[in-house]
Amino acid sequence: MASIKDVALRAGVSVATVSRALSGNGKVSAASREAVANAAKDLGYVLSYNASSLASGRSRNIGIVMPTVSRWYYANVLQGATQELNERGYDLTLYNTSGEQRHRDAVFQDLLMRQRLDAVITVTLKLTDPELHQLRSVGKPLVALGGLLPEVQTIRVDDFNIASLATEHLVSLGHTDIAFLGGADAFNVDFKLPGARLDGFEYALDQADIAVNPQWLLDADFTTAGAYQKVRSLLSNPRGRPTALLCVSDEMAFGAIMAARDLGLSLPGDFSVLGIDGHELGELFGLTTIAQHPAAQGEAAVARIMELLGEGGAEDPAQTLPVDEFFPTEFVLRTSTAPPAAG
Amino acid sequence: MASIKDVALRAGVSVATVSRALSGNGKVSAASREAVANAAKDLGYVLSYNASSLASGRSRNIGIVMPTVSRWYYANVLQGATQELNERGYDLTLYNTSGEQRHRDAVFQDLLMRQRLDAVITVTLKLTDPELHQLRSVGKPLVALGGLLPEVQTIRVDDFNIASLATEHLVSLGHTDIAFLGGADAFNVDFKLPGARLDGFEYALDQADIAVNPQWLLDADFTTAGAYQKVRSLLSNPRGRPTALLCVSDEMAFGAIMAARDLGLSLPGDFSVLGIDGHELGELFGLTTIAQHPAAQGEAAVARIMELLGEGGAEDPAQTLPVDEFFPTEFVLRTSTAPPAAG
DNA sequence: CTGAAAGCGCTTACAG
DNA sequence: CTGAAAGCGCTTACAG
Repeated sequence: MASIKDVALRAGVSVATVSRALSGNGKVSAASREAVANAAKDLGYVLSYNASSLASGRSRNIGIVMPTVSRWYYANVLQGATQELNERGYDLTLYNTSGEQRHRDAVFQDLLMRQRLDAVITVTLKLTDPELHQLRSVGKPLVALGGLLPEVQTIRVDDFNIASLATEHLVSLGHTDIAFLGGADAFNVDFKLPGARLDGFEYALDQADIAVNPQWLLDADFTTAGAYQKVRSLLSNPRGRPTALLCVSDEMAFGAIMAARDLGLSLPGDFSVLGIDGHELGELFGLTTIAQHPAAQGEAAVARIMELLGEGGAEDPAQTLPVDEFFPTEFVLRTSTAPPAAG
Repeated sequence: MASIKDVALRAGVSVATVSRALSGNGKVSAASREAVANAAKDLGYVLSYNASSLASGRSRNIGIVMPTVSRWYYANVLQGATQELNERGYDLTLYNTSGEQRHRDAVFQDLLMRQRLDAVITVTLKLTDPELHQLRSVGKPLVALGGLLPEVQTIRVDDFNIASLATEHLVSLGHTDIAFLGGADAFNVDFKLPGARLDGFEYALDQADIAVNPQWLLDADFTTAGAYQKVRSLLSNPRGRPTALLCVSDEMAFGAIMAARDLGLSLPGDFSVLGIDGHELGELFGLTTIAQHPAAQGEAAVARIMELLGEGGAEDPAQTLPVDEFFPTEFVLRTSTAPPAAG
């Protein structure tokens, strides 16, 4: 492997000049610049990030920590973040806290701390005080996606508002018998987003003077199959069933739709279903939903990080940047919601 | 940040001893070891990976390159790989080649080459000769998942065999009118796995003396929605339709099932559908499939890498390891396949 | 604009 | 078992 010395030798300049020419920092004459570029090319030179990082303290490497990667939301956040980062010549290092606690501890105590990162993005993780403290102690920029962390830059959707908007939609269609399917924590996704969404649901019903039927407040494990079971039971109750259902995720809404169909209900005539997410399968199911664009959230988190690192061109990031930002969502009307059948 | 010097000072030993005590390399007296451990703990010391890597040449960081992360297969491979890696105290650096060619070039020419990685795993990527050459030139272990690369350690499923087995299943149920839904390259997933699967399909039909109907050889874009459209058209042909369909992915099989249902066909009486993948939604759809356990594949790739790095305890990795391994798959019989309705 | 030199924080022969 | 020292490959004041 050619080192910077080899390049310097070949270009007939010092290593300092090579470093400046290649990095773009500092003044270099056009002639030197070209000689260096040629020499580097001839030798197939690529700089050592380790050496560069050690010397400069910057590593062009961002860490992202999430409780799992295989679920829709996380996979899409990651897709957006990694594209945006690679685009900018940054590496993305992925940490997965799923599984045992020991695992999570290892991530926070060791991996994250080894000073190989310029900044970290946490997704949907509620950090413990020691964890937060630890992260802060390294003094690297930190952005929390999908949940508020004290004194941390946050990007999240407005769960309360989303849920109340969704509920208003159902109310405006004429529904009064409305059920809610929240999510039970399957893994350690720590934020109680279903909580904020439930609040929004109840608020909207209250505003409309509609009583909440506690029997119709369900939760499932965020999976389609889990939702299917719950909704099948809900709809099979001989003492009556709701005419509409708000699910806190599209994947659960799919299960709800399948359950309703399997019971012979016609949708949306007999039963309206509303999701939250903007999952691509929603179109096929005709699912009305509120899209939250997770890939764009991943990109936004990266953009925020770049500003914090001073790559955005902002003067004084700490002053000019909002600390807690609501990421815009989008109401998508399709065919799974309609006025309740007369009678 | 406490450095190794601080620890040495506090423990009353040299930095060399601290390094040896903490890394476990070389002999250290029990007393020194304990003094070091205490000092490190007191100071909250964590070593700098950059410095360590620079000095030792090993970075405890594995790169993984894939064409996208948000699709089922990739997200699950990643889930398995990252868990396994974090478990072993390794970092995982993720590279996404999706999007523009420029993007992909950047990954191979720059990011991957910066010597921050001990090894790399490529998923489903068919590398160009220059890319392969470049990767080889860094002399790091390389494992290809999901597709054979010349002279590279490979882990993949036996696509031909999977497809012929699946086809035999349909044949053994008595089907003779069997369609095939392959996958058109949506993004640059370079291996023509649908090719090998199509071959297996045709082989099995040939063995059973069943003619292939070229009209029933379809492909879609690997999405549920794409498959839905294709299958809807297929089944609406007034001149006759197949009684069974083999889809090269479960997600496409879901679309096929939804299309058949929407046309009023009863499943599996009127129409049998078979998938390949082992997607968790398969259970809800009652989908018969061949499961390929992508998370386990990700773990296997990591395990292979570890052997190549000599962490597995193997004597002579180069000699003892297979170069091309078929990852085991599993036939999962559910309710989407049955004998064709009489007449 | 340029170079010599110190320094980033480790690891590892080497000598004891 | 232990330490002094060289070296990993860069970056960056500093002086010119």
